[in-house]
Amino acid sequence: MNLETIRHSLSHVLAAAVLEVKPDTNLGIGPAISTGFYYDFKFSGDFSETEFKDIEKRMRKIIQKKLPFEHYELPVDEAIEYYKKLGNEFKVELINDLKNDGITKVGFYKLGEFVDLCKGPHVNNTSEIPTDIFKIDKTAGAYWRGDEKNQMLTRIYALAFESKEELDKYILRREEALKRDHRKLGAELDLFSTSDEVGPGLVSWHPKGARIRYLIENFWKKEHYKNGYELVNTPHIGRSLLWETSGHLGFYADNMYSPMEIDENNYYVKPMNCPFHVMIYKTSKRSYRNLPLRWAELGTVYRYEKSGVLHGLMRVRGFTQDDAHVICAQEQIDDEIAEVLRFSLKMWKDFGFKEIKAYVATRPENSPGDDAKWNTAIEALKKAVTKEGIAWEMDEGGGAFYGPKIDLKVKDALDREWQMTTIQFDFNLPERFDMTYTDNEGKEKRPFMVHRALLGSLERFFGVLIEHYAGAFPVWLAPVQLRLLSVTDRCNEFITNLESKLKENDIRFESDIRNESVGKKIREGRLQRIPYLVVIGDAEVQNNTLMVRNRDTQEQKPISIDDFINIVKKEEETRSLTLSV
RNA sequence: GCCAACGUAGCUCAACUGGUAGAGCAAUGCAUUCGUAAUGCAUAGGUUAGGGGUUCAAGUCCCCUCGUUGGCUCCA
Repeated sequence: MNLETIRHSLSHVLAAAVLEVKPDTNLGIGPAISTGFYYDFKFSGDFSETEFKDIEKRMRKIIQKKLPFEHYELPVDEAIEYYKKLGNEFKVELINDLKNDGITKVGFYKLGEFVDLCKGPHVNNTSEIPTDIFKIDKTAGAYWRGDEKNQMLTRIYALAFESKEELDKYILRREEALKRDHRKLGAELDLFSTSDEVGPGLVSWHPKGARIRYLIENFWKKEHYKNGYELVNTPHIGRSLLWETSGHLGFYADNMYSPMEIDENNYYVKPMNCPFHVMIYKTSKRSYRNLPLRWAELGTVYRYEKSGVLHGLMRVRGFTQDDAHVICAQEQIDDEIAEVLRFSLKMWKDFGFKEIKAYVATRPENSPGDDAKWNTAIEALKKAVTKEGIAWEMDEGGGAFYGPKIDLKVKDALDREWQMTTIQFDFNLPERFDMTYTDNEGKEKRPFMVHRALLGSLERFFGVLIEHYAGAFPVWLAPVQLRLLSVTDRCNEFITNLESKLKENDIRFESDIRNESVGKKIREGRLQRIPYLVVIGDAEVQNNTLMVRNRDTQEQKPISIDDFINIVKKEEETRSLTLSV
């Protein structure tokens, strides 16, 4: 039996069970989803999750009655009358929409006493549904028809899979994923924090987190210089004039922090870096000989995000974009887009990510600009994803009003997809700021501008990175590459000497010479996911060797100091993911 | 922003239907000098997120605010 059909049928069973308990509930819709199904309800009173057990029990009883799903049709007007009598405005609205589309008859399914508007399909009989493959999961508020102007219904989510084993497996996997949640690991590994006092969505990077960020930024900067970019730096605030010209005060004001008044001028904290880069462009008269220009900046921006959307490091109010703008002539856009995409994918690979999906977003409705420009740009984007041969799909109408884009998305530990890289054309700013260059015939032309954030933001990237590695960072990114563990005080002098040698070699280490057992030191070193734990006791001092324990293989073996340093250096250079000791 | 749940020591959690907050880990001190996931003893740590209310009495009940979480909407 088709799983989606079972899930959808279960949503009817859920609704039937809910109506048993709360007969004056109005029904919204109840589709199957990738992990089960949900149903939206408009309760007349309160609904509490403590009722889950009772409802689940009733669902099983309904299934055990071996009821058939009986299908029948009604003319639309009769159907509307039926729901008007029931006082269900939602179904009336749905049927009215169908009517307006020219549909004359609508389908119903009857399950025992329970009747629901539905096009199906369903199982023939509830006896086809095992009673142990589903579990009511959680409630959530959901706007009717997904529109925040509409009223909010109560959505009941449930899990449902082919078998009980599959269900249990999913629940287990979700619990496991929670263990590598970046918020949990961020606290355990002392990487970052937020606090009430500082404010929601504002992240403080602790020494170990900041060390990783430093490593990321250094790598990022070097790679940018290597790949034809120049780095720029711009201020955190700008006068209102800038944001009026850019248009942000018109179409983005809701997302900007309130201005501060300085010398009778309003200054805004920047929500984007673009206008500043444009201003740099405009400091000179530009020629086609200068193009393309590729300017990158780790630019910290602040955006007022709605309180309900904040989420760990993934969605914050202050963040650093790894931003860049490519300004080029039309004949250069194919090459430039292809190159930006290639560079992006290379960087993701360098950081150890393989599963990345691209979405090519095209022109939304009511966007200004001429068709030819849009189409040229969209073609360039499509060519680029095809050339790189990565998984991608179209996101029709999903572009910004000012230009089409490619987004690259990566999944987190809980299978949620996060938009990271964005490569977008901007037809708006070049117009607004009247950006020009002189072509080879001496004519003034408008350049193309491509905005690109490669990792997205350092905060979100860090969140995904933590979950990707479950906190066990590869040697080149580990804030602490090795920890020296003493067995007795007699080894302290040896350790002090060793420390100088490690320092000389720029190796990131810590020493644990506390008066604690070796077992305890190992335990703590493991919990901190340090790649190498180096135990030093009398034997090591005597032989002038190290006993090195590998985090990933959990093996340990003796090795000379110089050999070990060389291995760490090599792993760092090659950014290798498997430790070679 | 909306719907819902939650907020007790740095962390993880306890405190029966209202009766004056307790444990483990962490921290600090002392003893111990130890070989691969927790050595022992002791000390300190809290205006129970903040504010207001009900009550003889509030961590517990009610209201407001703040924050967190799960969703919804949004996310150039």
